[in-house]
Amino acid sequence: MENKRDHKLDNFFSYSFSLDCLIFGFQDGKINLLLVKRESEPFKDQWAIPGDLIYPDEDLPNAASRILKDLTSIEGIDLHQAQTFGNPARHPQGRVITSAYFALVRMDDLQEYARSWSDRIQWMPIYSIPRLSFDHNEIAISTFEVLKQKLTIYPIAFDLLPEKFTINNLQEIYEYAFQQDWDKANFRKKLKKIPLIKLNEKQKNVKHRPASLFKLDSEQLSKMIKREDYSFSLKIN
Amino acid sequence: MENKRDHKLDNFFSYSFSLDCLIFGFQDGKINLLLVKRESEPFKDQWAIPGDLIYPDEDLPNAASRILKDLTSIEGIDLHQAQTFGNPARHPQGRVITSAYFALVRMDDLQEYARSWSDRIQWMPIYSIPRLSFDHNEIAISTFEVLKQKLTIYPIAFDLLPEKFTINNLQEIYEYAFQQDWDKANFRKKLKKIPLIKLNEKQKNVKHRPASLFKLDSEQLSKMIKREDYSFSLKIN
DNA sequence: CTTAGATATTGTAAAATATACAACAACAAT
DNA sequence: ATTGTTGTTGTATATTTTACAATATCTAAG
Repeated sequence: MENKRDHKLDNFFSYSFSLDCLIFGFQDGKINLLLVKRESEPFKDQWAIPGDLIYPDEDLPNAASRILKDLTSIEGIDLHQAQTFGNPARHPQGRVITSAYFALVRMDDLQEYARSWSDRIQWMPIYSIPRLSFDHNEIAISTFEVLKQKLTIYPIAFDLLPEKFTINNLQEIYEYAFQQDWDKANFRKKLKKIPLIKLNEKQKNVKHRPASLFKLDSEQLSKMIKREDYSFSLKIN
Repeated sequence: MENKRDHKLDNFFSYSFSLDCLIFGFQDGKINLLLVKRESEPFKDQWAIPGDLIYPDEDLPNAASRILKDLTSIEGIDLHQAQTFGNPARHPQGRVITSAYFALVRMDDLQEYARSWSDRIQWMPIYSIPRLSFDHNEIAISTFEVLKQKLTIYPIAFDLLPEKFTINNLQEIYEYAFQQDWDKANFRKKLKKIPLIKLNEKQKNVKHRPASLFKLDSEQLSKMIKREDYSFSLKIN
């Protein structure tokens, strides 16, 4: 097998490895994907998923963190590997294999940032993504599927929410992700296994009964995960 | 970002992309992984997961199929992408990023093949994998986790079984995968949603009541999947 | 031929979960 | 105070899961 090697490595783009970082945020009932406008060819001035080539001494998770940090200044959050794409035709200038990672961020933390770059970056609801550069539409769809899968198994939806949130905020994430409604009273019961702390604080500026704010009891959650006596599974349907 | 490029591509091993193909088979109540003895350095004569460099004009699924076929002559079965590994130190001779794919095969179909190559290949139960070359232990563990995950959602366990099987065969796959026992009577009920055809045939050469043989109604299953009125979820615990 | 040993298969009651929806609570606006 | 709106709790019912009894069907031993 090994004698079949016939790779052309004479120029940079003949064979390269990149990483795309899909940054998801939640606002106004919608899950959004952060897109950047490309500054160079190919696909100059078109929307794309932020990414970069992997550095020679860099592990994949490091590259993902770096790309996230360079773009948003966010550090120290979980990054999840999704699929890897290697179609020989996916990059017009040569063979670029790319791994998709995704991060779930709190959009509130990025308001100021978003304004300052408003002409080069854009949040787009995941169900309204425009045509993107390269095969980035395929990557977006595939990665969102991975995200949805993880949402049913792990309590990662909290990463999209501010520290203090209402039960309904959480429900909106699931309803938007799965394009499906749940009964409010019953959705609440699905959360019984997740350690939530009910705060002595309420939602403000709403013109109806304000909802209680909760926060995730992360310590308790880690303990439960460590003990393996935890299993969240959100049954869809 | 793009001006930070400083990749050394002067020799083949400075930056390369490979694919490892994890072939799982089921026999005697155990899920096995197919290992090959390396024929060249590094790790010459040590066990490894079969893999190869990706060809320049080859998509990832193609490379996975090729590796599977070269090794086993098996064609036309599903291949599943698992995780991609890119630690800069994972290959002693240079930077090799690798994607793991896995396939579920019928070991019966490979008996003859396995004998003819018996000194260079080996089936090892997934819970008894010896020390492997490179970071292949990590890859094996990670990929088996992906497999387990898929086992809870998709009816892929059938790919490991001969066309005709008993309910107990199926149960053994799950029990070995999750290292956990199920009540036989109840396990049977979990399968209600899967379209199985009960054959007029029974298990032979057993010294007790022989079990009925079943086969998967693949046509019906595809229809159900197409209609999206299908959801298999095997609750662990 | 009969019986013991083993596992297969079906059935069923009890327990646990999920669902539908009623009832009430707490706020803003009028 | 009243209405509108959504939050929250409670509860009866339906559904699913679990535990386990009962019976079936084979081999092997006597």
